[in-house]
Amino acid sequence: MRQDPARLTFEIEARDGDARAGLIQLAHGPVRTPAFIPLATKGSVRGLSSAEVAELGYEMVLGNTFHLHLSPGEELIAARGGLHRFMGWERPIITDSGGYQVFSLAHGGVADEIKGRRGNHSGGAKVEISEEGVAFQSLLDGSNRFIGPEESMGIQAALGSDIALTFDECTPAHADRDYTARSTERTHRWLERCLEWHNREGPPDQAVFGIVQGGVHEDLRRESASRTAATGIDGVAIGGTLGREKEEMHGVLGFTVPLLPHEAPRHLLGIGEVDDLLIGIGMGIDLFDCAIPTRLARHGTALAPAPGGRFRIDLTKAAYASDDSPIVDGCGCEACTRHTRAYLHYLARNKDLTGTRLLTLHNLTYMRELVGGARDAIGRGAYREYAGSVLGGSTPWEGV
RNA sequence: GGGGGCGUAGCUCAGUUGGUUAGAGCGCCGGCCUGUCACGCCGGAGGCCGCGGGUUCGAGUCCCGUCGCUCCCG
Repeated sequence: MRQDPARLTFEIEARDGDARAGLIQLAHGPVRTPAFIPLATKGSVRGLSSAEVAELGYEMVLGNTFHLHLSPGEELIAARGGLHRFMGWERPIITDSGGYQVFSLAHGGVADEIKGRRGNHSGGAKVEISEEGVAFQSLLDGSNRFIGPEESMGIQAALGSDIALTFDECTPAHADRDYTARSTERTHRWLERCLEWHNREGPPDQAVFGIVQGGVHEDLRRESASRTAATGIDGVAIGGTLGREKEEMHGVLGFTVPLLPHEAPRHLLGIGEVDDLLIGIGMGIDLFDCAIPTRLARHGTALAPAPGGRFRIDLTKAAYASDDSPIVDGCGCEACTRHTRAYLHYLARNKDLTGTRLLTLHNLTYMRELVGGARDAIGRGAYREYAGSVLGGSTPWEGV
């Protein structure tokens, strides 16, 4: 594993147990870790302006190759100076490769599929996965499309992201060991093709993260981790199914994270509930992205300590109709400093866009504080105490 | 005073030639959301079909009466 300073440097500034606090330098600036990365799938963090996301203190957002390719198209964005300029965001951007999204076409609800649950969407769109890549039908206009490793890297190059993710197949929970093994093998061949393309035609200042697959199988994860690391890639991400239940996910992470290179940034794809974040950080994950904080906000749910340890309160519940307290006492966000749960309940019930915005601001503020607190605690050598205090005394990443 | 229309779920309304436990949308209550097909998804409760009589094996549907609302003409 060697990093090219032109595209990425990563310095681990502090360690506390397996947890680390570090600094990633990218083409568009620094990202302090551990970090939560808000999703700007289609080129915006839904509900907020790029300036607002920066004001919240976020240093990187995640854009999506698949969505931006279908609309408005990478050529249009490239012609306007790339994704940063297009969306008015000067800081680093990581782009997901689109593998996960293409995969989701076949199954409808990816989250359900990945956990082995039945999706509640129509699903069943025409998707054919082959050695070359994935042929599918666009949701937007029904046109026939194809994305393979080279196409994905080409799109990400045109978008000009600071970090590109390699094209992978996200293995679902229901897949058996044999399928997962063959899929993971193919993902590795795709990884090689991604790197070949990128070395030849990619932007010199764009870093590339490989994705470790292998499902819930320790030997497959081990093989995948070592093959990914052997490419000398800039960073590694953990993808694929992590099991059906949280406990299983923690177990999979427990044996997967130690397999990852120690000197490179580690990204846990798609995970971002409050407890999962603290557990992941405790295990040594540096980067997280997740739809949950922003999506829950749009669905009327605020992140906050709550009974049951779920860290969310559904403000649409009647119980909050006359609740004059803030979402979180002491939270510095606009929703908490200026408004009551009663008002936010009313806005959420009415699907008012102002309510969506306020809850998005709150949830992203909550995540920033959570992760910022973790980073500070690691620096003090007090991560265990910090996570324990948030999680109500437990430190579930220990001993898994 | 005469004529017409309407009274079905909290609200706005569907209910075919009378035929099984009367439906929808919204609202209400509850569950869900982890590389965003997601300002979304799933589920539940809730109705002497204005009231009273008929006809019929069977009436929200047909007949009579009655009450209420509404429109038109005087």
